Amino acid sequence: MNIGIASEKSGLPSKTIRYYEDIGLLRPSRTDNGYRDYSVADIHRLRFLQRSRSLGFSVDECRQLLSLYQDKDRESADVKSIAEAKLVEIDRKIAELVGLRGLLHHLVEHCHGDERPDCPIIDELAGEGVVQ
Amino acid sequence: MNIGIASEKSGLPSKTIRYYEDIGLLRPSRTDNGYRDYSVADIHRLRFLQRSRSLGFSVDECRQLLSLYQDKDRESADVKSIAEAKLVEIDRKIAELVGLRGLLHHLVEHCHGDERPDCPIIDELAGEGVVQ
DNA sequence: GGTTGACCTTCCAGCTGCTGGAAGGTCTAT
DNA sequence: ATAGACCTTCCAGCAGCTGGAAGGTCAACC
Repeated sequence: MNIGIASEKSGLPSKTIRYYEDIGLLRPSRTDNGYRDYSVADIHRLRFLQRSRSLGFSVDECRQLLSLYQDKDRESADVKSIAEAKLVEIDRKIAELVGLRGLLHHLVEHCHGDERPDCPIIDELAGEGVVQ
Repeated sequence: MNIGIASEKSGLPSKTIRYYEDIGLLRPSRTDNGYRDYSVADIHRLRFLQRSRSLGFSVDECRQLLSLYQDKDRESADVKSIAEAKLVEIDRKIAELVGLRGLLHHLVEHCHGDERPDCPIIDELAGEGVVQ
């Protein structure tokens, strides 16, 4: 599969896919003419990268996540602990998005026209903790 | 409130806070000695920025979100449509995170040791669409 | 079989969003 | 008044792309 098709299927620009290869996230084979040749498994990896990057994980975190995704030694304690840390982080992100969603929804639906800093409902929604 | 305190309360490095001022996201007042002086409302904006950035929104998207957050003309149709687009995007992000969470959880709990591309459960979890 | 146009290649430059460090001023405390 | 922890600006560099140039490949049509 050429890079253009891989781009379509993964949702990543060709440029980005080549960049991910440069930094060692992915190693597609090459055809005789020198073109990159992506397997279905490569596409899965690319989609995986596309998703995790768009969710605010750094490239290095994505590298970890990807290694979890394809690691055959997933039994080992350290790999498991990385995965668990990532799960906690993902839960935190989900909670923050839900909060942000509520805030935005509330703003659009109920709080038109008033001053922001004086609205206690907004203040509550705005933070996950208390601002002293 | 000095920038160090603002940093603590917002979870953003001082450097980043200054950078956000440089690019016009925030305009704290100054005390007589030239120090930046952050109000409680400023802290709310910073926390808001911290959250939305960490959730994968670009600085420009954060600028939009922030303007929704503090815009007094939130009644206007175009502002509302931006907000609705953001809500859709947030929902998509939440769904993706939930999917990613399920995938990771599944990997850790059930799929130790086998080859990834051949596991149909993983394949299903890995994508939001079908890879042809 | 040559030519067009859409692909692919590498390489290099530039942009975004920070981040670190230097050089120097301010504040608080002993 | 001097130490140490703040703060300031400015400038350089890194991460993660992104665009463009210069050129090779391929499939299709005349």
